[in-house]
Amino acid sequence: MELDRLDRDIIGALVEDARATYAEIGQRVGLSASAVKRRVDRLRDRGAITGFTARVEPAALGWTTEAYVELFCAGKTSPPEIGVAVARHPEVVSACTITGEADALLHIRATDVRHVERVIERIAAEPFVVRTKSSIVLSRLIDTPLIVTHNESPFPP
Amino acid sequence: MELDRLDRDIIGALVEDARATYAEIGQRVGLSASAVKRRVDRLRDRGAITGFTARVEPAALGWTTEAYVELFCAGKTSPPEIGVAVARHPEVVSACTITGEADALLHIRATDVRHVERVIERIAAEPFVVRTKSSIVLSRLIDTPLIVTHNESPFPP
DNA sequence: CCTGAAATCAATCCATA
DNA sequence: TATGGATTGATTTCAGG
Repeated sequence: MELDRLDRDIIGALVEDARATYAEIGQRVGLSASAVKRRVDRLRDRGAITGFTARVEPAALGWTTEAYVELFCAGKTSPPEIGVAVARHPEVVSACTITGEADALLHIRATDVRHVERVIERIAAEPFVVRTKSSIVLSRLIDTPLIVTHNESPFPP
Repeated sequence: MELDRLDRDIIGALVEDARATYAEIGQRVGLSASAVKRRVDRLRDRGAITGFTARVEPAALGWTTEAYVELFCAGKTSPPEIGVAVARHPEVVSACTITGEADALLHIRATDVRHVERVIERIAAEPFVVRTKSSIVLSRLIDTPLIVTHNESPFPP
């Protein structure tokens, strides 16, 4: 997948404001509106852009508490097995397998600490889970969606 | 901040597709386009919706490697101090202070494992950092932006 | 909250480099 | 292969009820 400078600029504009008009984006990157639309369509077809979403303040929806949970799993539990299991818990907003002692790291959002506790209990009850180690988030310092361009990027400006 | 059922349905529609037209959203939630726009404007004014962004495949931009880094800090390091320090490293896409042994948990995105190593070295060189403990992500299982409504939500359907 | 009208935008086609 | 401009239908935006 090859993205040139214009593609990355367009992505940057859409990351900042996904509801910007094609004309606005075009003015910013130096392209006509139709050329921008063509490139956006192509970026979606190629999977570079997977969709457009609203950035929501979780607290506004009642999700005031978040936690990270390390999962220690039984002998040979496969990543997909962990994935399908944790996906059944809607409070799990992010999950991945990792190197180190733990097998997986989950990020969960809940309404309060009691809710966090219930979610951890439910997850710990999964047959392949040996034990869990949780950390509740005290304060969020940074929450950036993604860096599109910067100095160490593989596609420098 | 009070959000009624309509507000939450509108947010849900925008989280799924931030470029949906007001008419489409209105058809889905049972409102006219202009009524939807008025509510969206109000949701933005009140800070429930903080913006609209493109969902981007990090690998398409060259960010093929991610890692979680636990930070163990010196005696009385304040959360803001950690925040401003890690914010200087653009590879840190998320950071928070947490309960448990570690003081903070960072999520970093990098171009490759070598790049991860350099970032960790830079962060470990921050004066207040005593030691770090890193886990490289092997495979991502789940990456949901946020759950808008579900059974355990504080605003049940 | 809805309707309706004017301004703006999206989507497409075609000519061009 | 990619762009810019023009056209048409849809959408946004704001007035008034």
